[in-house]
Amino acid sequence: MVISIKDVAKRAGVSAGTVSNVFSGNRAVKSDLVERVRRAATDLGYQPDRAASQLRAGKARIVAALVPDLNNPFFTSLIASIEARVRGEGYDIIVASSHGDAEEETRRLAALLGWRPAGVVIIPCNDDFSSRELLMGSGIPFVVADRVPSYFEGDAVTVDNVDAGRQAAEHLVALGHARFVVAASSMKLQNIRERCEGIAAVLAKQGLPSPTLIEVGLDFDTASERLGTFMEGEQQATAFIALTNFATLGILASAHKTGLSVPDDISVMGFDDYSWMHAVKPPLTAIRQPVEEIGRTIWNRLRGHLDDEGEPPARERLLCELVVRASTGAPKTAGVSSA
Amino acid sequence: MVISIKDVAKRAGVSAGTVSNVFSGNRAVKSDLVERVRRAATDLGYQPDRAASQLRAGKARIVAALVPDLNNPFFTSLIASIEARVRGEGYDIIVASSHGDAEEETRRLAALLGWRPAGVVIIPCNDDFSSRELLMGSGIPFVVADRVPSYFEGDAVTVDNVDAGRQAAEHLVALGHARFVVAASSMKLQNIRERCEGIAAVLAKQGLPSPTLIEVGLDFDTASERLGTFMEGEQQATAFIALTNFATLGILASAHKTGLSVPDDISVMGFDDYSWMHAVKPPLTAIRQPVEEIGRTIWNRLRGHLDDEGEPPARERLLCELVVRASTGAPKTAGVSSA
DNA sequence: CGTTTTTCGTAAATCGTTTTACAGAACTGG
DNA sequence: CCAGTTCTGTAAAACGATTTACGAAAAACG
Repeated sequence: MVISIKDVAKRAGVSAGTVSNVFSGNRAVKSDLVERVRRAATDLGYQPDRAASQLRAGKARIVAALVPDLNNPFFTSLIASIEARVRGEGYDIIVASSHGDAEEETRRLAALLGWRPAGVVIIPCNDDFSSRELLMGSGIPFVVADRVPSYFEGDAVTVDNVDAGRQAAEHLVALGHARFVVAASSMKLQNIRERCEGIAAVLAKQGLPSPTLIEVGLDFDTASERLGTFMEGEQQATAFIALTNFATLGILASAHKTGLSVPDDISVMGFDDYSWMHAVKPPLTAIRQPVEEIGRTIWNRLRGHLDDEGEPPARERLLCELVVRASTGAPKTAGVSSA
Repeated sequence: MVISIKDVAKRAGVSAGTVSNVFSGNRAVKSDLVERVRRAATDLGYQPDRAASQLRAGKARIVAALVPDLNNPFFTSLIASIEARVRGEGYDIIVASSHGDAEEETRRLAALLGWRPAGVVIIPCNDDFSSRELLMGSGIPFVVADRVPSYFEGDAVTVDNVDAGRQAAEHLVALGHARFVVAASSMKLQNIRERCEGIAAVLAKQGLPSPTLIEVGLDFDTASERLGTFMEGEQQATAFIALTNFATLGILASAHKTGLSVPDDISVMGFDDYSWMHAVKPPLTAIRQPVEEIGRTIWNRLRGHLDDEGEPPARERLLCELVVRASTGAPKTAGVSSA
């Protein structure tokens, strides 16, 4: 049923090796033979078997991506961005989700490594990054993205999280806010801690009280629940900063539930930038991660290791962009004099 | 560097075939040998090479997914749902995007078929489904999802789009709306036409004028632009129905831009159900597609063909669910007497 | 023109598994 | 205890591509 290289060779009246050379371009083949082979291949609908190809050649045109959650649009947009890069070069992407579980992460990674991919892109589910050893032991080039533990020394690309936090805080401070709430997913994550750090630095410098920190977890439901109970008690804060996209939703949902109006009662700063953010009312001010660029950078890093050019590992930090829309404004009740 | 089955065999003092049998469970192996092999394998960190395995065995534990856009959360949530199903059975998922282009769809499909996957899940980028021939010729089981051309007779799973349209229209008619606008991505898509059909049927039955149809394209920017220019002219319509998630955003964005308030001036019915829809104000009434169930059904369909049980092809149609929130209400200016 | 070099095709080896063919050991039942 | 059957191990073939070794033809050179 399925056509092999030998069928093509027979029909074109050449050897299998020649057919291989025509397709791989590995060695020159006279033009009339190329013609014959090409024709035979399209006639038969030949498509090289990639498993066989990779087994013999030892190199796979496949990159594995392992993320904590395929329902999180940030992760999938990253995958989309990587896919857009690699497709032109004949690579395919194999994806897996660790579902936020460290052991599953290791299991899935082991399975992915069975494909002997050319490279691996991984977003660990926590800072332990317990699958690290397995990954390093495999000798396969890999890039850690988004959640990079501080001790990690290999290739990694993230945004400049401290700066992201700083930009968010500075914008709100400039508007006159003094009482901050930070909605973080989990303080166990290095990127989240860095974003907090950036915010704290700005507030400290201005002599403002340090922000109230709320850990909202990694999905929408727990986020909006925890923020909801918080908001019902608290009256002072006027500036809310989300540190992940789910935190953004949580803040919004509980603000509405509590009857607080945005931006009149409170200002909210979202994280990541999605279409819905400028479709809703008020359109959301947010810190935008340069997803396209992150994907491009990951691929560049990976490719540097593919053609066994021994490129040294590097830590790339890309800048976020503050996009100001209407969910942030000057605090109305600035006169509670909280200092 | 990388450990092969022979290394394990040597260390365990057995033959390669025995190691294979231990891992595949294909033939019984005495327990003491199993023990020795297992130990040797973990000592060496052995992971079977899946390319070699699949080459010899002829069957791949891999399923290929080809979608029009990896940035569309509906498509990625479908992939997430499928991933959740197959991971337990040792399958991996390889993804690709056709970027909405029919020729690219065929090209990407050809590349994916090179992996000789156990099955293919495809969401065609249009009703021509020009990659169909290639797919059928390959002899690999496949399931078409979401966008299924009317003439297609193979395995397919979608929602009941006519019913979805009906549910949306009935809800709004019950609230008292008479003038409808439907924001459709493209009338070239069968699923969109069916949703329209469902809406039209309800309106016709009630003796209401047929809805104004606006094709908004497949991304957010063109959607909000076309709807914006429309809304500035039109005053009569009070009920807006979106037929895709981007259309939902387009309606919302242009309503805000035009200064129309939801649900006081107009009611809006969204499509698909995402977290942001209940985080925003007003929370959106929407037609929810059962993504989890769609994924499960796709996998069931596919699996029916894997173990060469010659299951006959089937067309599955799952029901959508109307989730009523606050973006729909009775029309204020019901007295324009439009009949 | 003779010699050396280059070009380009073929046959066969090879990658790491699974599977087949075979054989000795261990059961079975009478 | 013996013939027949079942277990369970090994050696070698096989999957479909790439790559190597080799040789014939062509090209280059003095």
